[in-house]
Amino acid sequence: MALQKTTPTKDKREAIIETMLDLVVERGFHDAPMSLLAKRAGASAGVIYHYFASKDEVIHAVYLHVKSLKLQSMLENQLPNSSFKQAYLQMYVNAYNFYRTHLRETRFLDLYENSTFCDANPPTPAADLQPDIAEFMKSFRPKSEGGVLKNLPLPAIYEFAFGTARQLAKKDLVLDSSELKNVALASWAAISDD
Amino acid sequence: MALQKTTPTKDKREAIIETMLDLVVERGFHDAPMSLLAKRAGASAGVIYHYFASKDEVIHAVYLHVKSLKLQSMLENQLPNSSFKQAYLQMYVNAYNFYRTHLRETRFLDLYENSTFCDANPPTPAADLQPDIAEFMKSFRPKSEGGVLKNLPLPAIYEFAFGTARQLAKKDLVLDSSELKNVALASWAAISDD
Amino acid sequence: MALQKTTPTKDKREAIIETMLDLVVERGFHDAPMSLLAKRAGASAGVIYHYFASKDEVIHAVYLHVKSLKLQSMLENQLPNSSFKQAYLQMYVNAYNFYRTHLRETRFLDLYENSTFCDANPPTPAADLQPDIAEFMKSFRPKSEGGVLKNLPLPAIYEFAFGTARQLAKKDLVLDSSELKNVALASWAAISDD
Amino acid sequence: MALQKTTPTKDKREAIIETMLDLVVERGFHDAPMSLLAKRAGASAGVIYHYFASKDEVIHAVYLHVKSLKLQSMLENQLPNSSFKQAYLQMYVNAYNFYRTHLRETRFLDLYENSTFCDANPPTPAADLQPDIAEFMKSFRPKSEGGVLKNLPLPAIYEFAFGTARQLAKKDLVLDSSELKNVALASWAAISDD
DNA sequence: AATGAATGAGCCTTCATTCAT
DNA sequence: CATGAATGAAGGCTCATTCAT
Repeated sequence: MALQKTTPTKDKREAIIETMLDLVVERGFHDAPMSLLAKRAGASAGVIYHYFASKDEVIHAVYLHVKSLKLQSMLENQLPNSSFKQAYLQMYVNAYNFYRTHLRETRFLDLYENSTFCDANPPTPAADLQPDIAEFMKSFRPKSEGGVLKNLPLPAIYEFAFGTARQLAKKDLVLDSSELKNVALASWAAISDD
Repeated sequence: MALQKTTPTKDKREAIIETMLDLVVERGFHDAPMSLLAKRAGASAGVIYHYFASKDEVIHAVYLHVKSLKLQSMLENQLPNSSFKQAYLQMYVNAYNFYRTHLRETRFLDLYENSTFCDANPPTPAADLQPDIAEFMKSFRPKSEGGVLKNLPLPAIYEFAFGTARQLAKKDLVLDSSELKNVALASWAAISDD
Repeated sequence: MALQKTTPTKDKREAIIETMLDLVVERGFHDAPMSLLAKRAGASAGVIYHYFASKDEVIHAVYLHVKSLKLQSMLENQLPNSSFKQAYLQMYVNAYNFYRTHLRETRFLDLYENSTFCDANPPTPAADLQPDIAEFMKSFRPKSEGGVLKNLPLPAIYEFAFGTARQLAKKDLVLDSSELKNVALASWAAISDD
Repeated sequence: MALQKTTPTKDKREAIIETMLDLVVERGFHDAPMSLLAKRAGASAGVIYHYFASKDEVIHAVYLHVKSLKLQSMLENQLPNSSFKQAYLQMYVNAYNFYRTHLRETRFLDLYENSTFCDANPPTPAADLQPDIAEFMKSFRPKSEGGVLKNLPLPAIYEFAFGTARQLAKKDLVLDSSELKNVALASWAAISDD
């Protein structure tokens, strides 16, 4: 009996986050009223403020939730002894697939990062990363900084890499795995001499 | 006499557009009230509705204005008999420079394109372009479609091309012309086999 | 025609102030909702914010209004060449009468001065006074400070003087002019040796 | 055993009362939410309603608490065979000292008595007093009513007496014992011919 | 007794838009 | 063309109170 309930409190908190995600994606931040959030999440207008201090906090919580989901996806399917290039290509594919299969979340990220919400806390790329890929990140730099990539500014490298994966995933077309592999290789061609 | 006429009316219309651009960039769409727009544009709340049917229309007009500015910039400094690669690299540089020197406008584009405003009229790449570069565009395609580029999906090509120019221009770092050239070449490496 | 209208705008502003005075006195600051203020003042909820920045500002305006009324009353019926004592007694009577006939305003003052509203701007007695009575005020001090009154702390003098007039005016009983004169004399006995 | 019992329950009740006193003084009646009261009193939002029927009841209880404290103070330091004047002056000093050393409580009284809370039950002066001073009160009246004081309306007498003590105690200045004695004498001059 | 999540009415304020002048 | 007072629906948020546990 006791087992069955995953903490009713956590459930409500998550329902609110999940509902806000939907709402924001469907209608934008400013057309996502707390009243509607409440109704759709099956809560009263008041309780939300039991879990979150303000609308902004709810939105921030959605962001944290999405970011964590994303990070998790990025690290999937890595073979233990793969080369750096292999690891990179796999990660590119992961990124694309995550964005592709989480259009709601991706759309939210776009909205959030283009809003005035996160002007204070810019998502440091490094902060996004877990120890697991610390080693990967060491190589993921221009040669001039001890990495293995072309001597391009780091932001440029990021852009040719995961930036393009994200932009592409949002397009209407769906890449099959062969096309995706080509795109990943094109991205590799942009950032690496090998 | 007739010449002189254009001014007062056009000026006010333009003042409104320009002011809305500022406002939106500074504060976001939903913190850009018509009342403030009026005050800053030196107009009354009422007159704005003589020039535009609604707030949305003002914003749409800003978008058109910015898009036209951008297109103009893209075509600069093209030498008459340059190779396709040369033309491409120049255009990449143009794009970067436009975004770089029009951060306000670029920010507006980001906001606009990420808003629920233009969900109906997605900016078709082709629609952006003027006859001048019709010929350029013929080559700017995968070989499989009669162009000269890698066999990648067109949106992917766009993304590796101008998409990256735009993303990079928004970063804090400013590329000097040598770095920029390298980046343009990296982009070329992504999309072309040559 | 034009003569008849005392500026419709001023009228509405004043209607709002007057209505807020009523409301606050009847129900207290926190049971005087803007919605009710609007309804009773014959305005929409929105316009009030055309005239005042916030509820607090409305209340502040009421205070200024009341303070000005009060000052005016204090200076009435002063004979040109009366002695200081005569002037004082008249002023005491004026104060009593003002408070007595402006119970609404007096009640408002009590509420306002006991609220957290004016914690910042404590009504300096001196600031309340106009040049007219500058000379009177010179004498209205303890001898030790160049005045003609007992050597009591100034606030004590104020309290025995106008403080008591105000407190008394709020009581249920109404003093007739002979009783009032006695009270004024009692107050004089408290502050003066003559 | 029975003795020990009083503690836990009474303590919580008192903690609530004491905390509400603080809260109201710090923030006013309407910025003293039950939720905050609960937190600061170390109770849950719910239990408060086991001890009090409503927020208003809590506030009423605070008032009763403060009034009882005050009465106790008023009667201190009375010498057995002192004259009426001596007794009066001592009481004046007591009053001043109570208010002076209980600014929190005094502030609460001001707020309470100026609120819409107690419009029904105005604190009858007589009701404030205990048998101990019944005799004192017999003399504390105008001659015309069998007392020993000036023929002034009773409320006027009260006002010149303890009213001024209270007002003065709230001022920033602190009277030393000699100044305080002078003030008490000034008050005596206002109400007595002797 | 005690907890604290839940309710929901109501508050202050904003703002796109209209319209008499 | 221009003004700016006026509207009124909505929005975010608070808080006294209740009630299942």
